[in-house]
Amino acid sequence: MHDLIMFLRENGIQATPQRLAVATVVLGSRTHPTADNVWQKVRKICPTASRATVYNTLNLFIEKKLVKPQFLREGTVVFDSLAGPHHHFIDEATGRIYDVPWDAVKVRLDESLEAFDIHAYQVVMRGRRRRNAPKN
Amino acid sequence: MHDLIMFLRENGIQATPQRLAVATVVLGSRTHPTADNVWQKVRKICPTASRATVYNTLNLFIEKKLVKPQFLREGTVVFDSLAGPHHHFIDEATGRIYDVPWDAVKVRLDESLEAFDIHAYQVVMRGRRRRNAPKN
DNA sequence: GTTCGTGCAAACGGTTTGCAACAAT
DNA sequence: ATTGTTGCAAACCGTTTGCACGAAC
Repeated sequence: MHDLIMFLRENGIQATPQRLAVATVVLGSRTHPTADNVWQKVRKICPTASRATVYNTLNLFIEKKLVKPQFLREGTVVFDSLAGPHHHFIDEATGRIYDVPWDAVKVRLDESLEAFDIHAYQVVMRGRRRRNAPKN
Repeated sequence: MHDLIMFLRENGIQATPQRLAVATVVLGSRTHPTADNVWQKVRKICPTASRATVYNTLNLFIEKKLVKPQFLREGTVVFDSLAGPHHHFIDEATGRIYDVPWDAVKVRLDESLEAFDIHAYQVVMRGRRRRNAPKN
């Protein structure tokens, strides 16, 4: 898409087929893919893309704040397609990670926390998703 | 200590010099050491302890619920000496992780979360610790 | 023609595993 | 004798890096 090229350019990123593929996969995804997940999908769109380029591109996107890395799992980083702050729920049975809307959790920080200058926070929940649960 | 041996035995763990060293280091620590941090300290107490044994022992302790692994950082797990639930604050400048008492943060979960059967949650905060901050 | 992006393979760092020696029961 | 524990080295897996080629300005 031409507007995707524009979008990248606006963020100081020169568009290339590989980067467009990574952007398509990672920006248009409600999931929380690992770098390798991204690579698997990217190769289908752009078979020449190497693992190194995918990693480099993801790091570039992090630097340019197009995606946010999350440390929610052992051993690997997952990428957040980033549309405003939100919380996370991790299904302990499947390992799947769900976004939880910001307003679904109310957090009140005690005064005792004045020792910390808190720039950001998130609630990380673990458990099991109920069987007949609605979308997301 | 004899009571430490007892404690391990109560948890179905056969005491050995290596395991006692790991227990001493990891259970009696307010910090959040990585496996390698633990190894460094353990070798001073028990020079024969190998890296593999420290890793194996830590995994054993996780399995027996004596410590809890936390995924708060890229690339490495840190271990929580585990005395009841609490939250975490990560100093973005130093990387240091601080325990935040459970009551210092009040969390109210919305009804919309009924889709999830939440077993546990924690708040992860990031920012900078203030210079003249009190203990912990 | 200099800069930037890429692919490949090698290197890297944290962690696990196979195996042979060794206690402990 | 069987079972469990250890040390070592090698394997492993996710990620980064060095380098030479190629495309873009």
